[in-house]
Formats: sequence, C-alpha cells, structure tokens
Amino acid sequence: MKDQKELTREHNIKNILAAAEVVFANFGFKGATTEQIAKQAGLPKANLHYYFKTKSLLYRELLEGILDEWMEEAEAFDDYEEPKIALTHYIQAKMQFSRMRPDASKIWANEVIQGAGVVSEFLETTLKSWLENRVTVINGWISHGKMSPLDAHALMYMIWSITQHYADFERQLAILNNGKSFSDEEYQQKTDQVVQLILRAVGLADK
Amino acid sequence: MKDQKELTREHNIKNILAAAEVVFANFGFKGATTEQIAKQAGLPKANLHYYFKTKSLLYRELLEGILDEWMEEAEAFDDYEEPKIALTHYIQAKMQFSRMRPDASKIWANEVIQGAGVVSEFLETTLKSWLENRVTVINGWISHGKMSPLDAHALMYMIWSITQHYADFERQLAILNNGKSFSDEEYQQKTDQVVQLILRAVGLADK
DNA sequence: GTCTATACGTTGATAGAC
DNA sequence: GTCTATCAACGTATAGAC
Repeated sequence: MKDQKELTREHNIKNILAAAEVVFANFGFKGATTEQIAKQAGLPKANLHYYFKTKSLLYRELLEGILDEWMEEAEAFDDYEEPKIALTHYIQAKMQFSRMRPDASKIWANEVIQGAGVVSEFLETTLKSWLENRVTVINGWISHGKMSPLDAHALMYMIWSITQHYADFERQLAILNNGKSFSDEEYQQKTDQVVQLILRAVGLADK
Repeated sequence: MKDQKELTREHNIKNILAAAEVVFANFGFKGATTEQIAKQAGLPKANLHYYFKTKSLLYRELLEGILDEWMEEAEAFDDYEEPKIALTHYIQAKMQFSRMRPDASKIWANEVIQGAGVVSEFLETTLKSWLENRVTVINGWISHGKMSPLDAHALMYMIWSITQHYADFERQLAILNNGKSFSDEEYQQKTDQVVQLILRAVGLADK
C-alpha cells in the first residue's frame, strides 16, 4: 500500500513531466529553463532538481514516455486485416494523437530536426523494425491485389508527415484558418479529408 | 564600382548568414551560440557582432532571406495551366528545395513549432494570400472537371508536409534507410513516388 | 575593419536551514 | 521532502587597442 510520501512523489513527478512537455515543446531543449518548468509545475526550482537530477535527465525520461505512447498508438495499424480498414484506423489514431498531444509531437519533431541525439537508438531498433514489419504487410496487400502497386516506405512517410503536420504546424494552420484554431468539428473534417486523400492515393477510395 | 571594403563586407555577411543557417538549424535559436556561428564562418565573435548587432537581428535577417526564397520557389505552381503538370512541377520544386536546402526548411519548421513569433506576420499576409489564390485555382480545376472533388486546403497541407518531411526529418529517414542518407538516385525515386502518390490522391495519375 | 579582453546577465545546479 | 540563498559556468555584447 502506498503511503502519503509516495503519493506526493508520484503526483509531483507527473506534474513536472506534464509541465516539461509544454515548455520543451514551445521553447526547445536549450530554450526551456528549469525555472520555467518548475513554475509551470507549481513548485520551486530546487524541488524539480530534487526529483530530476539534471535537465537532460528530465528531457530523456519525458522522451521515453512519448516513445512508449507512440508504440501503443501504432498498434491501431494491426487491429484489422483489410487494408482499407487498417489504414483508416491508423490514420485516425495518428490524427487523434496530433489533436490531443501536439506538444509530444513537437518535442519529437524538434529532437529529430536537431539530429536525434537522444532518440537515435530508438529509431535504429524499435522504430525501424516496426516499420519494416508494416512494409511487409503492405507489400503483402499489394501482391494479393488488394492495393495499387506503390512504394510502402513512401506511403508510411506520407502518413507520418501529414498527420504530424497537424500537430507540429498547428500555429501556421491556425493563422491560415483566419487566425482561429480548428474547432472539434473542423478537425474531424480535416481528419476525414486526410483519410480520403490517402485512400485515393493507394487506390482504396469509394469514389 | 565596388571598392575592396565593400567586397569584404558582402563576403563576410554572406559567410555569416550561411554559417548561421547551419547552426540555427541544428541547435535551435537558443541553442545556437554566436561563438559557434562565428567559428563556422571563420571569424572572431566580435566581428559577427560588428556586422549583426544582435543574435536576434541575425536570425531575423536569415529568416527573411528564407521566406524570399520560398516565394520564388512557389512560382513553380503557376508555370503551367494543366493541373497535372502544374502539381508535378510544384512538388518537384519543393522536393528539390528540401534536398538542396534542408537547413532552411528546418529553421522554418523550428520557428513555426515554437509559435512563429518572428514569422507570424508573413504567414498572416503573404503566405495566406498566396495560399488562397492557389486554392481558387484548384477549385477552378475541380469545377471544370479536371480533378477529383477534394478540399484544396487539405491538398496543399499534404504537399507541404510530405515534401518538407524529406528535409526536416532527414536524420530519421537516413536511419530508417539502413543508416545511409539517400543517394541522388534514391532521392529521385522518392521524388517520383511522392509525385505519383499525390497525383493518384487527386485523380490525375496515369495508372 | 579586426580582434583580445572583459563586463554583465542568465541559468543549471547545490548547500544547508527548516 | 521543501525551499531560500548562492555559486559557477556560460553566452551575449562591447570597449578599446591595433
């Protein structure tokens, strides 16, 4: 059974990680200050350093959590056997993640843009093997005539880029949408349009 | 006629801007140091501050140049009247820019991810009016039956995101490509695949 | 125009009282 | 576990000699 101290500890760590996600996403690793993260989490800077020895370690633990979530979300790809259903669900799951967790997506983007110093091992192992397995699935669909011939890697990169664009570039999209962020309804429409465009690209659309 | 001093001046400014592009792209605004930029440009830090009063001003001037280039490149969209040719050329131009100037693309991405503090005015005015004009052109194609019905904004965002992905995420793509950056030949193939996927998405592919 | 030395602010991290 | 006070390192910017 957890005592009070342990509960406080969990609560604080959760708060700090949530605060760090916001601040790292909006200011970058170097631009984020531990003072700002602590303030956002509602405690003094020294406490933050009590729970996370260094800024670098906090960043690494945060990224680890984001990678775990990414892997969970990726399972949507495997829930269905028919390409049309599988792709539709995967794209919808990624669009939903961009909507709910834009800061997580931004941290990922920043990390990769700046050379993936921290996540390169994850990319080389986990992500690469996940990708190659799905490429095999897609090529299977193609060889069974269930989908137009295409380069499976290029398709995956297209899905990743467009869905993450709605998180990473949300500020630009809001400005181009007359200065207003998408409403839930508008975002649902955008999701449908993305699904539709990609299904057409792979030869699986109704019309 | 330009004298020696003026030539030196131009040469140094050009060098500093080129160095700044590399350093800002790979370390972010805050992560980049004027010392590092100066070193990359081959001169002492004090000289950099002689040509550019502050780091912030250097960053702004650099971004301005990138926006100008973006506008030039965007003209590829208007060089042809038929949708298939126009889109093909535009996508190829954007893929080429990602190949030749990945750092410029990364700086743009970083700037927008972190709230577009510097470029928001450009987005609100120049980019927005450019986009709306092209949306009108696309809608014209659709109403003349030259293209499948679709949301023109969603199409433009798809083109932007996938083409810029090849610059911004080049590190990730290289890792997933067995640790090797794309050769010129491979990149040409990727470009063809992107063009093919998008043409299919809009109902303009041969097959 | 160039460059060395330096002033000054910011920030990550800790000491030590509670 | 919490928090105030403090320090050392770093980074922007400039002064001033050449």
